[in-house]
Amino acid sequence: MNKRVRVRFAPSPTGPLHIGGVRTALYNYLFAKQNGGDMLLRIEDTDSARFVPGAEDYIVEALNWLGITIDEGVGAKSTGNHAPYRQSERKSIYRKYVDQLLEAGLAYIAFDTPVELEAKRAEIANFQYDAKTRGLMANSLVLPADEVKARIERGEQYVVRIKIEPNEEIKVQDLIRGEVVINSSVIDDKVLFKSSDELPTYHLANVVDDYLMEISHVIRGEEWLPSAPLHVLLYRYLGWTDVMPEFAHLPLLMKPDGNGKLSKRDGDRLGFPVFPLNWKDPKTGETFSGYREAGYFPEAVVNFLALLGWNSGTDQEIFSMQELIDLFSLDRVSKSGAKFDYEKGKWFNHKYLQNKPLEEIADLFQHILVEKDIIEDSEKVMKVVGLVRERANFITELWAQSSFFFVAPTSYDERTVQKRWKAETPRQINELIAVLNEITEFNAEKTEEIVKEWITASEYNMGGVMNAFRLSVVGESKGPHIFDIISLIGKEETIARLKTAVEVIGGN
RNA sequence: GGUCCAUUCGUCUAUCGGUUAGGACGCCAGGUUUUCAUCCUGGAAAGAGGGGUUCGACUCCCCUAUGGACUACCA
Repeated sequence: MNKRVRVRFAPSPTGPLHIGGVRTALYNYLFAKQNGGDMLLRIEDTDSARFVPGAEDYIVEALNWLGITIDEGVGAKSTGNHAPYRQSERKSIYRKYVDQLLEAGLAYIAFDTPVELEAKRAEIANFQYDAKTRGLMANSLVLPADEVKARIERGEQYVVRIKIEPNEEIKVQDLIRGEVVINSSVIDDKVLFKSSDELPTYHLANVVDDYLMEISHVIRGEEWLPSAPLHVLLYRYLGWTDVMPEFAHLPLLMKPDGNGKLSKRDGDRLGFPVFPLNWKDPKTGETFSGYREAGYFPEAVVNFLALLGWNSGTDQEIFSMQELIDLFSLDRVSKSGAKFDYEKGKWFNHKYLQNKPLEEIADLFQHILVEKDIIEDSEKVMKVVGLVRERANFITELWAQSSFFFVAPTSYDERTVQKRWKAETPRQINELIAVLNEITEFNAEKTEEIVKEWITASEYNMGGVMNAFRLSVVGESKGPHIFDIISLIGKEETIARLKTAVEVIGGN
């Protein structure tokens, strides 16, 4: 009786994949992998008017980057035996089911134009195309059969609407919310098919494809909950109730400020990405930032997103994809919408930055250095990264934390100069130069020992000398242990920087 | 307006009738670091309101309030 678990992520290519959509894809993936099932990617492009070039590639690339692998469908390695997986390419499939519904009297043809419908809505408050109003409209239920035929032959555009019987309590079993009951009277006679482009609408295409593709679980956003009863009805009308998939409606991702669901423009408005990858709108030229380009690790994004609406029931916060697959369960998905907490997202990335192997971080950082025309051997880069990574959240912040390892300061932070550069400082720095010059074994331990001995012996103020030393080498009051820095940049460079500081800042 | 869904610290959440209501992010304080961060320790911080049910409710039920989704020839 247990059928194979098959889930699908079914976005429409109307733009870049939103972070909420990414989470839906992730949950589908986790559920599929946990149950040894299949993850399909189907493109729902039944609205020819809203197609955006590049959106499909974007979706595939984003899922790829995140490590959400597709077993079947668009973007999968092998084609799969339910092809095609783009609804626009499945055009010929749907007509048959439309006719089946029409013949059974469960759907009907309607000629009302958008203009006429709009007029009706203006005329009747809360107008809904349903059992109460369809007798007033231009459809095959009221028009004589020969006129319907004539109109179609004349080439008049029409749509096919589902015929919903009023006053029935329709039950939807939801894996997250339990039983949801909706009275059929509040559902309107939804359009299932339009003659203008010979394409079904979402509702029909979705049900037909899920049936044909043997989908076992429909895991989608909560925005679909109100139309779930319609889908249940469609399964019944088509005679597929016994193989109807189970439903799970996920809570939505909300704006961090104010109210409403997270949307396209919130990200750049509030200073964080809401898309996985950068996106440039081909029509408007508008650009939106993505997590990848913002310097995030895909693992951190996955971890962060997984916990926005789901938890393991333990105190664990850091999960690998494999752990998520093992632990995920739909009944631990929360029911209410989650506000998007960008600060926590940064923290996740910080964690991954600390825990990843040094070689990997150094390798990534090398790319940034190369862009700045800095060529360094990987051994030094690795040492630098080891010293500064803990103060960064992103690879991209590593440069700001470590530039002084590669280039001498070109200016000195004014406030630090005021605070740390005293009248006696130039003399002390000159002495320091001489002390350092004598050291043959120029490593962190040795230099620290000798320098501190000299400061103590000279009865200088330890803090005074040390801070001026740092200012001269780094340019400001920041960075790792000063002796670690000088051992890496070397004796000559250290002395050169000290000399420059004395010259430039001078007597202040 | 109608329908549906939801409601624990500022945020993400644990708790599946009996807990000093726990953890994490963020925030604040102290400590470490003769810098800045990191890090460590500590702290402040929550059951929307009202009725029930029960020996006992954050937990179950009802009402109210609030938030959200949907209400297209879009998905």
